[in-house]
Amino acid sequence: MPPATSVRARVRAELTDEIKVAARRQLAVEGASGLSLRAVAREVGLVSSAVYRYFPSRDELLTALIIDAYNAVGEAAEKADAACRRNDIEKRWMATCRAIRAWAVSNLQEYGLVYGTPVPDYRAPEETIVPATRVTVVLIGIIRDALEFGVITDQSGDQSIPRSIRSDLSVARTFFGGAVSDDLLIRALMAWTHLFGAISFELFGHRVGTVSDHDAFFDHEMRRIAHFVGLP
Amino acid sequence: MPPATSVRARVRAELTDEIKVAARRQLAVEGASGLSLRAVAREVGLVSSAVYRYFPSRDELLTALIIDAYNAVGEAAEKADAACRRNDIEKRWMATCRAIRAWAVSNLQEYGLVYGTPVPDYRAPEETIVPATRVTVVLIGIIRDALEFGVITDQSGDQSIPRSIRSDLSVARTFFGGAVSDDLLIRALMAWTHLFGAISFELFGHRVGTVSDHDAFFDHEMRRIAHFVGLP
DNA sequence: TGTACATCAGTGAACGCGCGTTCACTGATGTAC
DNA sequence: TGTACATCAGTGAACGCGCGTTCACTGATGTAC
Repeated sequence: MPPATSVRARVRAELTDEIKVAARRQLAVEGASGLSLRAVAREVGLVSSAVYRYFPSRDELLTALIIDAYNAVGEAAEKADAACRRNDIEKRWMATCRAIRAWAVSNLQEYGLVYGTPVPDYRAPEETIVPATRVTVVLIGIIRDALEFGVITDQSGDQSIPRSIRSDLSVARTFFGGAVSDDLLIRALMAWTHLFGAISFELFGHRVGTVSDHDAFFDHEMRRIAHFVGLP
Repeated sequence: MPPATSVRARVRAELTDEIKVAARRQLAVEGASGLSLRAVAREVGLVSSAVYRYFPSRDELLTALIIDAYNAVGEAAEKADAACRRNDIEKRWMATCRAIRAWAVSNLQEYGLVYGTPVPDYRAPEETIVPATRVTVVLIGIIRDALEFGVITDQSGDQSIPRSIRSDLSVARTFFGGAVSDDLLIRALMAWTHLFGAISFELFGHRVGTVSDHDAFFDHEMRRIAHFVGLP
């Protein structure tokens, strides 16, 4: 009886990984549109056609990289959050934001792949949806816990919110998994927006000449965004 | 005596424009990295080498497109702002934000070119800096006027702001052209960040499944950001 | 106003390159009896 | 445990394509006298 994972299967998994590692390295140098199956094959030491045993097309390889990127940033967020005491909401928020940015800074092209300009003529398949939400789940979890621990109160909002927006919020509410006002949901979505807006602005060069201590500025603004949401 | 703009010069200017128009059209279809001199030449009805009489390289053409894009979005912002009564700060803010988003929505790839993932191996030359600031100048102008008209007061801030950030703010303060607290400057930078963060999130597909009435949501959030800054 | 020369736009061929994907093949690994 | 067959990984050649850029050229437009 052959082992549950046969030699062939193990080697295959390893090579699949090697290909992805090479592809990521190439991505970092050339960007998403410069990613070439042939170049990847060369780096791994295969003939170009051999790569097709592992990925049926260039787009499938891109998809794999996108899923990996979402999972990587999601895992970074989850780990940073999990390393904090659960009732230390402030620390959890800052640690998570910082972890996400740190991942983005050290994986610039991968960040650009998922949060930058979409690759033209490439449609992200459904498999990317779940990994894409991991980060959001962490952020929302912190806000939910803040509510649960009574660290913030959810006064149901002096803000007048248009009907069409209110009906949009049902999906976001599902993520919350608890009673929450439209007002707080919107603030949460805005915080999420701002987090990635700030990272993109920095990494895509729009703060050159305006901000030099990016660490400090990011920290400061994420603290303010926390306050904006109602967090301590 | 030949006319100030000779026939040759006029034709040259026209063809230069035609080339840019074709390049923009191609950009919209293929994205920045798919932009090809040969394809542009084909569309204009020139042989590929002829384009070199107008742009010395593909990168120079890209630079021209980038400058045009910054100018287009800057002009859209300026016009929207200028169409409002100067003391109607709230309206000016919303009109400017909407105009920027509207331009982005209808010029997606051009937006991506300047606010998305940087094109790999392409370094934006200095000529792009001035056009890039036009939008910022408009936004800051509104806040400055709000201060001047006494619509907002600039209480110098309960927030504790780290030293390294304070020293960063001198450039932003220059844009302001008047006395302004560090606190208000930071809020302004954050509003600017949020504006483009929101547009990018929408256009790059990160609000799919969360927001469906993008117009309404954008309006609402930009109103809240205005309040965050202290605007009415 | 007319001629001689200089400038410039556009041509067409060529260089050298890389790409994604297909296909018939060899040889090694796994499977069933 | 050994043999016969099926599966699979990797090869190498080929197809058909497009790209940026250079270069010697023709013919038209502009300039100076």
